[in-house]
Amino acid sequence: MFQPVGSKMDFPAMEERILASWKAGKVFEKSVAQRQGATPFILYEGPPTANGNPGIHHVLARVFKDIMPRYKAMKGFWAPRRAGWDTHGLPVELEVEKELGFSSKTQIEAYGVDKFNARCRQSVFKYLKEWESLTERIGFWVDLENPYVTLKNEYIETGWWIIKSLWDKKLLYRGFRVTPHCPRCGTSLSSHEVALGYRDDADDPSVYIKFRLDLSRPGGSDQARKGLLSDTPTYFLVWTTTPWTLPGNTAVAVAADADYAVIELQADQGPVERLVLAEALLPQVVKQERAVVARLKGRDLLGLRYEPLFAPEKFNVPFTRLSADYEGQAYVPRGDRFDSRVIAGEFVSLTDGTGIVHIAPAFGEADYEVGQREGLFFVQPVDLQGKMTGSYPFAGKFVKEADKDITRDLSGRGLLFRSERIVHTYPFCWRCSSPLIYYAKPSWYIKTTAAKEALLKGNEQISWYPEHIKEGRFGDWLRNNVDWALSRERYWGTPLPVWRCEECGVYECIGSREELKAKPGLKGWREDLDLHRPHIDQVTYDCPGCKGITRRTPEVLDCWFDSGAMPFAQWHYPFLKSPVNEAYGVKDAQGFAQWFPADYICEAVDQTRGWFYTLHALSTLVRGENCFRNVICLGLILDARGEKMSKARGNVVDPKKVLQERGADALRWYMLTASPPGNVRRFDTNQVVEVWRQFLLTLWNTYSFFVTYALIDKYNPASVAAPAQRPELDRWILSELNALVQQVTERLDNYDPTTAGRAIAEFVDNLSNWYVRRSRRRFWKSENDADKQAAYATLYECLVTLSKLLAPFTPFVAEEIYQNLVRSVYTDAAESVHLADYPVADASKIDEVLSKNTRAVTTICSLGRSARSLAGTKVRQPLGEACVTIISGVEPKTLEAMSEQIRDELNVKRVTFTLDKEKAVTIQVKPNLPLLGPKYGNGLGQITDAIRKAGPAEHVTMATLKMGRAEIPVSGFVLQPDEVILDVKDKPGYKSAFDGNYIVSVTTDITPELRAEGLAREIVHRLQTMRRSAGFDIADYIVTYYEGAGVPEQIMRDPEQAGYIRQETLSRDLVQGVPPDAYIEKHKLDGGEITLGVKKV
RNA sequence: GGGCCACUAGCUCAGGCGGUCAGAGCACAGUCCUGAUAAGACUGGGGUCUGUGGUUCGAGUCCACAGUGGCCCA
Repeated sequence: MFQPVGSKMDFPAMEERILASWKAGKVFEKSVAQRQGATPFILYEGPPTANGNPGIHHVLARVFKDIMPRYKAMKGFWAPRRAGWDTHGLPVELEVEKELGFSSKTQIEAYGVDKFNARCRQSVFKYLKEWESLTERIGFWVDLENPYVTLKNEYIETGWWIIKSLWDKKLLYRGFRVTPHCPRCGTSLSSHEVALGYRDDADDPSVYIKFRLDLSRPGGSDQARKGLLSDTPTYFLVWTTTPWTLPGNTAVAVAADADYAVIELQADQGPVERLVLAEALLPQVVKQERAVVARLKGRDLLGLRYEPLFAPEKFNVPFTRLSADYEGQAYVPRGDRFDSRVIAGEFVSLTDGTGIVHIAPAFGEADYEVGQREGLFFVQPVDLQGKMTGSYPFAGKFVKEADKDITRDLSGRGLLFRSERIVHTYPFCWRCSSPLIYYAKPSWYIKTTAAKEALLKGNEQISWYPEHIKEGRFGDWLRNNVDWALSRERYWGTPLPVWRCEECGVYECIGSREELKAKPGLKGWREDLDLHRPHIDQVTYDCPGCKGITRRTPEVLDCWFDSGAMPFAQWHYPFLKSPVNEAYGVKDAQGFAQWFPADYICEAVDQTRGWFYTLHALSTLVRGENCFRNVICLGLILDARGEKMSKARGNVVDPKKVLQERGADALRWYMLTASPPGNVRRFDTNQVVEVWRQFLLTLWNTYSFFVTYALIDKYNPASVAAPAQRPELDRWILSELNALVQQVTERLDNYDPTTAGRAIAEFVDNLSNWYVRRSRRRFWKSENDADKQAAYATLYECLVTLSKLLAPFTPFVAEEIYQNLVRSVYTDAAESVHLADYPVADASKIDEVLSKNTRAVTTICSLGRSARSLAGTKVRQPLGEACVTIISGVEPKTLEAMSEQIRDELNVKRVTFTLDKEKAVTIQVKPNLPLLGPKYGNGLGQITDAIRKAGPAEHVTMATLKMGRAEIPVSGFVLQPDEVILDVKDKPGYKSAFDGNYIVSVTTDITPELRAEGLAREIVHRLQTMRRSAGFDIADYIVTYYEGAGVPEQIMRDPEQAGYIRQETLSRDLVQGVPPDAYIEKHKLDGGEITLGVKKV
């Protein structure tokens, strides 16, 4: 039989018990194994980095990850899931650097890459225990015993295989990339780090520079050449805030469609000169008197030459030429003279600057791109420490120092138009506060742009939740795809498997350990070699061509490559020789195919350009197909005040604390149902408490109610046949239950746990606050009749079905209820609710009319209570009649069958239904003068007269129209519903409340019989409270004693009322005279006083 | 600077295709009810549905622009 269940439950403690039972019974393993051979449902777990404590946002993701496979497993799918850990990357290195107090790469090199990487490896698993225990505690079922780990040799080898296959397809190349670079730390910064260091109060130069036009060389349209022809020196006017980049200038850009003015002026007592700039910017740039001598379109200027400010050959700085050809990279032009010219740029702004933009491909991403497209020269006058090179007068100076010298130098040569300062936003290194410089460096790329169409086409097949991500953020990202800069000049990561001959410079890509091993003249190799730096760097071999020594290029891979490679690398594909492959039976292509693609992945929205992208890109490039079908894309979590959670703000919520205090189910339910998953959400522990009280407690109390009475009546669902006939109330809740099953299934199939959960919450509310509330008597009455059996069977079915429906949402409480309600009576039932099948709706039990009528009944009861409250009678005092006036909505006849429920709920003797709106109330409408006045002015009198003179029937008609939000014709005018006010007046002896569909009126006359009954109920109430105070059990039989005078005492003797009192309070007898050993209380009642005593029999 | 998302009561959220949609829960106040309930019922205060224009007979709902916040990218 059932175990007794208290109304109070320590949820966290209960959950710990359940966790232990799952572990002991290997329930997760069984839930997967029992569906072996069924259609797979695959979740890919996006690997978190375990080098920090898991936060509340990780709980969000893990709960959403968990619910779908749990659901699918109960639906009969084979749903294995494997954990994974992301272990490489700059964040890990930074953490270790911080530990060691390092701030630059030279310090790492001096410390030893070997030791450094060993610490990285250690650091990554520092918090692994925390992660595992949190994962288990929240009930996220995933195989933590056999996770994939990105630092394993097998994982790295698959990475190599992928790189090699890209290399073979000519999708890997070495090119330049402009990156934010910290000159002091000597390293690139990731965009994330850059974002940390923006300052909006950076004080920088703002200078206008003149580039002298050189018409001796070709370029420009005929019209331009004609318009610019002059003996007066002519300059392109250019604006910059980084004078130090000017030695790197190799072009200026104009907007092709913009208008440019050629002006003549005399600046600061200098010679007369001509300047070219965008006409739109003329007023804000040139304040002094000037004359416009010509107007030209930007496109006319294209190709014009100008004199370089700092010709590189003059200052011993090499120059190369860029090329759009990826393979070619920059090359040293043979015998080419350095040259710079006017080009077109779509990025040219006409709101600030001069409309002519300084282009230095060495220092700007847009500059570099346009440089490639246009085949511009490339000059790098700055080294990686941020110092000017060459033989400039300012050589050897740090760039920001050089600014002044450069400005002075140009000013001396008459090439400075104006010099100011500007306060603007500029990035600084978040670690050392040095100004960052954007700097072109060699880097390895994956040519994702070559697969752009395929990526977009693949995206069409992916279902995104929320949907807007598909064409919005993700689609845009794909449409604006740029090649993936893959390499990092760092230490702790998957090493790039490219070797290069020191002699002839030939690159070779290695796709596996076997391939490397087979190389001629191999040195530094060991069978058990750790593939990380610096060990792999020791492996060299002889160049097949020139016999030179071939060494690995020093870069490691972007750690996003690791995670994106996960569909393949988790199985050591295509080698499939990792130890876990055996355990999982992934031994061949067929085994692998079971796990590819994923049906479902789920991460926060910041992964659109992260994991979602790298997964999609690698899968498309390697296999030409998608590797995931459905994505739930979660919003970010903010704190209760809407601020970002950060350690610095001290507003980080520790999930462990919430779990300890409120339990996993409460947290899960909150995460799943509180707000749409794609939205930004504010996290507040109070909301978790609210959810727990409102949902979990209600559910628990309903369950506890059932068990309490089932034990009293020894109800055993296994030993009695289900009742053939069930009362309307039962048919109603079963109808709701089946509709719920239908809805939940549909919504979960649609990856929408949130509205599915909300539907369950609504059902539980109905179950507790209508079904159980209305059925209480059926459970505690003493006859064990068919009606009681039906009530037990119905509530049992609801609770059992709920436990299964809830299993994926709140797996703990679902299990607890299931174990007690099902396992304790059906020995052959599934061992766990999570091994059971998900409920299937029985559509034949869904009765929409009944559902609608019950809603009507609840509304009527609500109005009735309101009416009672207006009448000022306590609910315990029975009243004669509730008169329900039906204005619209339902047929009175269909409701009559349910009047019993209303009668009981409102504590009235009689319920009558009527379409006669005038039975209990008089309805009148009144003109809404403040609205009608301004609108009708003089016509108002006519309207008010007409309304006043209207007969009762017409008032009812008008009132009906108003309630139906319809227009009301009044003597030629058409009034809006708001323009009349409803005036419902009670007829004598009635109190009423109404809404648009019903008026509920109760009679207020209390006859002596009613009064006696009311008093009897009052006495019952006092006795019940006394029973509780005396500590009696619900089922204890008692004897009730009384002493006193007046009406209360008469009630005790009234045979009818006494019978009622005995029955309600489980009193064998009502005895006059109170013995001292009874539990005794004195009560004031109806002006008299009565002493009551209770005693257990 | 660009893109995406959000903005409805003090808080968290509902409000398919524009027309009974201005709502729920919590919180607050009062009243009531209670032998399942840490609950529940009724009533009340509290909202120019971020703002401004537009489309429409009619706009939280559609469009444009602006504001604020968040994220992503420069």
